[in-house]
Amino acid sequence: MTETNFSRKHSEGYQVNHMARLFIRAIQDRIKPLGLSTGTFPVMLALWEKEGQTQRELVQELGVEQATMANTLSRMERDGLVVRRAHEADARVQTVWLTERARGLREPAIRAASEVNDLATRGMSDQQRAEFTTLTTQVIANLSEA
Amino acid sequence: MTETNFSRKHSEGYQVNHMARLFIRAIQDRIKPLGLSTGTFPVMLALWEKEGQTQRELVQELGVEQATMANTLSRMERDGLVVRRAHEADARVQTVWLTERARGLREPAIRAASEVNDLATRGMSDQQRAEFTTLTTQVIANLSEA
DNA sequence: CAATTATATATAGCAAGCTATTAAAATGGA
DNA sequence: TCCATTTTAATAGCTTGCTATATATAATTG
Repeated sequence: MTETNFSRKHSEGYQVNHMARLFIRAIQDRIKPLGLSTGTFPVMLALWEKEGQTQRELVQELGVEQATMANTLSRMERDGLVVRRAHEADARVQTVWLTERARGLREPAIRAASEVNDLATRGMSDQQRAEFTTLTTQVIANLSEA
Repeated sequence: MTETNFSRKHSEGYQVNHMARLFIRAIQDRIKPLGLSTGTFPVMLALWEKEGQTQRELVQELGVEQATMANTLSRMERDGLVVRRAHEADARVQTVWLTERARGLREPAIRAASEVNDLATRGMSDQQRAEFTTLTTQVIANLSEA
């Protein structure tokens, strides 16, 4: 009887949700002084990797909905992190570029994120940490295909 | 150099956030027909366990902020899932009770959540599934004390 | 017992996620 | 070529999370 035994504490969905909220709080604390947030950080990572991507490319890469990305980019533009430039060949498309200031945030932001990752996995062996990533990757794959 | 090697795909924080969004989508799909949502579900679980809890007790049990709980309870009251009754001894306190309809949702809601948990852990051995819970619990503990 | 402090809840306002809809531009077929 | 379809992005409106602040009631203390 999975149903009658069900408990919050042993439900993967509940645990993951709780864990994600704790991650968000910890990262937020550390990147807020840089003018970044948990919504903008993944976009920054994608753009530090490759600037000039289109909104559609960012959506596919980060796995959020198109409307979420549009809103996030608007806030980022408002806050001076990115600029949107018209695509030269397709008037529907906007390409996204970092501002000079945003380019400079890479090192401290990544340092902050690494710090949180280390804190989160404190007390784990390298093997356990690798196992956590492996299992997480599998859950993502399982839920993505459904 | 953790910093220069940093990649989204191998950052625990990023992975966990992504995984949590996928869980939310999967559970939402299945409990929406019941009139439930991912914000209300944990509250329902707590109340199915024990009715008449105060807002403060629910806050402590579920680990969300007080303001978040207040808003969630307001929506639940609006949607006919709970009623708030004055505490008999302390006029500051409201106790929270399920409606008849809400009591009847327990079985189908838990079935839906179990289904998502099974889907998420598909392809894992019992041992791996237990390991996932263990590691997740440790991350929650690590981030909670900080 | 009055005044301060502590506790419980509510409200304001923002971020970041979602679905659904709209608008504009590009593409493709008759 | 022109009309219908597809693609890209923006907007509206909702939930769920947060911080900061306000308000009301209890509790404590001088």
